[in-house]
Amino acid sequence: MLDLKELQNSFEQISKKLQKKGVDEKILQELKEIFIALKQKRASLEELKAIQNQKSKLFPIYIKEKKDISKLKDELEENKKKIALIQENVNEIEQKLHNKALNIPNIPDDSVPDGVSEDDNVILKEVLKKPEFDFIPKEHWDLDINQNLIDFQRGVKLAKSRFSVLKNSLATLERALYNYMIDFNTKRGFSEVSVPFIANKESLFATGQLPKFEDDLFKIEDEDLYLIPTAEVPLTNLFRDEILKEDELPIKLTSYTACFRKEAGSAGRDTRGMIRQHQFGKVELVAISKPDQSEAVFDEMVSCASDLLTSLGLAHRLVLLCGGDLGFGAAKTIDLEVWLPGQNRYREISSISNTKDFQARRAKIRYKDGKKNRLTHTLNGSSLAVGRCLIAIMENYQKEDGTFEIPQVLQKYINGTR
RNA sequence: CGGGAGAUGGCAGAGUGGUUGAAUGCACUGGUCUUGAAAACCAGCGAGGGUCACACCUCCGGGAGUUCGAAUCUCCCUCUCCCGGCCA
Repeated sequence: MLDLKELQNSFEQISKKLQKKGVDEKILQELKEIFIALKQKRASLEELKAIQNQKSKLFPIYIKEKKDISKLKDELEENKKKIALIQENVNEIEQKLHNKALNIPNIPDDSVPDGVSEDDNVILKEVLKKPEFDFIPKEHWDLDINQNLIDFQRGVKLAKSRFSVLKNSLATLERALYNYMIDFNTKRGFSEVSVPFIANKESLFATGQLPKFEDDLFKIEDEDLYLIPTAEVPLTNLFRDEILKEDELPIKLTSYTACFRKEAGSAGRDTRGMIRQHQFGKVELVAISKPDQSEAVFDEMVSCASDLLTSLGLAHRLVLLCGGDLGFGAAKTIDLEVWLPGQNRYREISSISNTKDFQARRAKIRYKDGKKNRLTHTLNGSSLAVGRCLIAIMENYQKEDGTFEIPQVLQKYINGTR
């Protein structure tokens, strides 16, 4: 969430930065005015409350001294009514302000390039050479020659479209990837955690999926619970409402979870194959850091994910997202795009974001900085989306006969299968 | 899912209407003492808002209510623990 005090004090700068994300200045102006009005209203409310508190304390004294309390009582009853009236007004304004503020995206970092769409993103670096083929490489669904690896039909039968079933060696490979990735991350100092795949609404508010993106989530009927769209939600919320010790930061975590997304608004996109599913496995990285650490931790996370791809022998590139393509909660994001020879293009396989104090403010994640409690920074990034990684391996390691190899590093994870 | 008990500061644990944001113990931080450490002693030590700084306001699981005044009384909700049922 936006720091409203900051908005009041440095309106020009913040407003200018948020233009990058396409936020209308009028909304910010309104927000600022409501905030100032609220502060004034609150001040007068508190004054009346102070009177009420002070004079209430006179009762026991009056009674002891056998003085008449009826006049005092009348006075305070009157004052009480005034308080109730203003209180109601204050609550109303607070609610209004809060609702509006929750819908304002994070302020982009200064390093974020201007731009409105993914076409304006900046390619930072390409890693590894794209593989060359002396035949026309196929897309992943055409590589399942005997139909014994991916079962799309039965995935639909079990749930609905955009669900699939993995079988045989591909199922094994998926499991191998989870293990390999987590081991890889652990060696880089990320501690492994296993968390619920269901989260309550407080958690989803804290990381910013709610209230704005409810339509993208699978909600559990009659409960305030949702299937998680990413492990970022449970991992970050681990520390919600907590005050951490300075010397335990940065906290770096990795976890495998299934992720569930409605993909509302993606109708017609990637309908074929496993690129865009309602459920997919992902190994996630999350870090909680002090503000002055987050830049370095961010770089660490980017190299962790990139090195992981490199270790799998997958050509990829690092893309710095422009303001218009930046997610709601992110101050800065680097996407990793893997080369898919069958599609003949790069596709996003990982996305690493620094949300700075945006989530921390919503989630009240603080640390004790000497005497003061300060907000932490939070960062998240896919180590890799496992489903897309499977596709990448299939397509990049394919042979002319439609079979494909398994990267060296995964051999020991597949128990000699194949 | 049925029956019972409970929810107070980092933890433990007092407090049942009145100057209580909260005793006490532990933990923690600073100091004295010590060659150093421990012990002992002294001091500090919840959170959010507000202010240049004070003042002041809010918070004793969450919400609503009674009252001049609520951690304490009433109602609703949630969660935890124990007993039973069911079940990975």
